[in-house]
Amino acid sequence: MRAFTEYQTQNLILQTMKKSEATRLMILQKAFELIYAKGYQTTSIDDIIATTKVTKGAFYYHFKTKDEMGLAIINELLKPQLTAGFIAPLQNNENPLDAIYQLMQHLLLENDFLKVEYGCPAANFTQEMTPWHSDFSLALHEITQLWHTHIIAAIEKGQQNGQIRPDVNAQSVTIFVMSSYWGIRNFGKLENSKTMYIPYLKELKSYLDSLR
Amino acid sequence: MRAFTEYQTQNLILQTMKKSEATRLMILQKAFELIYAKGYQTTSIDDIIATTKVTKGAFYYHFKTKDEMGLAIINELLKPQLTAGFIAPLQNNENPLDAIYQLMQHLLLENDFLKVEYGCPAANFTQEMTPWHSDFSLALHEITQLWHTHIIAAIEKGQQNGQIRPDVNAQSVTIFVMSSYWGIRNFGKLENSKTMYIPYLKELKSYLDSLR
DNA sequence: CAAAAAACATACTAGTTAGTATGTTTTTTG
DNA sequence: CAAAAAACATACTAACTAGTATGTTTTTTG
Repeated sequence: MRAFTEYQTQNLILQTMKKSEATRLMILQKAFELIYAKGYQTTSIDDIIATTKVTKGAFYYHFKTKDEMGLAIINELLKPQLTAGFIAPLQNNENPLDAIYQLMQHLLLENDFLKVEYGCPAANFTQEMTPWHSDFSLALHEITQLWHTHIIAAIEKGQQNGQIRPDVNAQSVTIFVMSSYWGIRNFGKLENSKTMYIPYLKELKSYLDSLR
Repeated sequence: MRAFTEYQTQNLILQTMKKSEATRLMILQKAFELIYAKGYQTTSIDDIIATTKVTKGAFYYHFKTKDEMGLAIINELLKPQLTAGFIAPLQNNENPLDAIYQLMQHLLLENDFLKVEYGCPAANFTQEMTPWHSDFSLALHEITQLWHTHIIAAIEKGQQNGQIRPDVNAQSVTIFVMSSYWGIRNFGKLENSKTMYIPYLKELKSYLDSLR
């Protein structure tokens, strides 16, 4: 009987935590969608509570300020997405150059977390927040570094395996590749079309082949 | 006597037009600096009239709305800057690949219209405005196209001169180069440092050399 | 099951925003 | 030089903003 009560209590805590956590996560996800689509400044708390259908009290119970929510989006949504969608694919492939190309192709043409018309979430945040909010800079810098580190590692591994020329500078290549990715997403956003992605990928392939 | 009066009158008109035009231009320039530094949304009309020291009445005499001013910044400031700083340098150089490299180097390291911590003005506008303002998209698309067209032309000319391999796809290269430029500016903005520009330029050079 | 804490709900506020109404001054014109 | 138009100035407003004060309901705990 006592064991049952304990179990029951535990269960209740779990369920409660789950429900509260679920609300929090739901707010983060819907808020992200709004911000990804419209921008951070132009997405108001009222917008968020309208689409999430939580009240202002509930929102401010979960997040002290709007910026705290913004940071939570970066740390709790974008970071995991980066790990799963941008880094993991680099690891299980024989040839890092192929892996990089396939990753880019997937990110640009197939990934349905990312929308062409909205650009790159991290780049959007960078553009909008960096000038006046150092906490955001820091968080964004962190996830950027993370990607950076893993691309470099992949290239260096390729050099050790003799798949990439030894005179290639892994860091330069990484920065060049990352830049081109950010840029093409900006392009896609401006044109609101994936048209540019095709020639971009074509040239990326040529470039990567030149490193073999 | 009559001739003198006519001259005097003409002169007054000229001076007046000049003064009015000067005010308008001054507003545009100061507003651009603010927006370039802080973003469009976070720059209020009150900010602008405070730094320009024109009154609200004067501001709204020159611009019907804030967005009209934003478009004027793109069309009357960014567009000429693009022509002078991004396109003209491509034309007076023997080798287009050298011209492209030198242009990028100049834009990233020497141009003092552009600041590393603020990124690329056109990219900033694109990120912030494109989702919800088609007039801005159009204006930005126009200046992007302009740069695009001239880079392609330079590369094709290089191919005719035998300076660039004939199997190179001029459009793909252009998109790749433009993307990398936008991306590296985003990088610089995030890191608030030109550090990344050096390896970027190094790799850009390698890449461009591979097209010879 | 009572007390307490967690989770949510409602009504408000103080500040900011773009834009306007209504002036005055300066310049132009016949 | 008088009338009119251009250029600027001041005071306001209505809508929106993030955030708060003060609840109520739901859940947890001893």
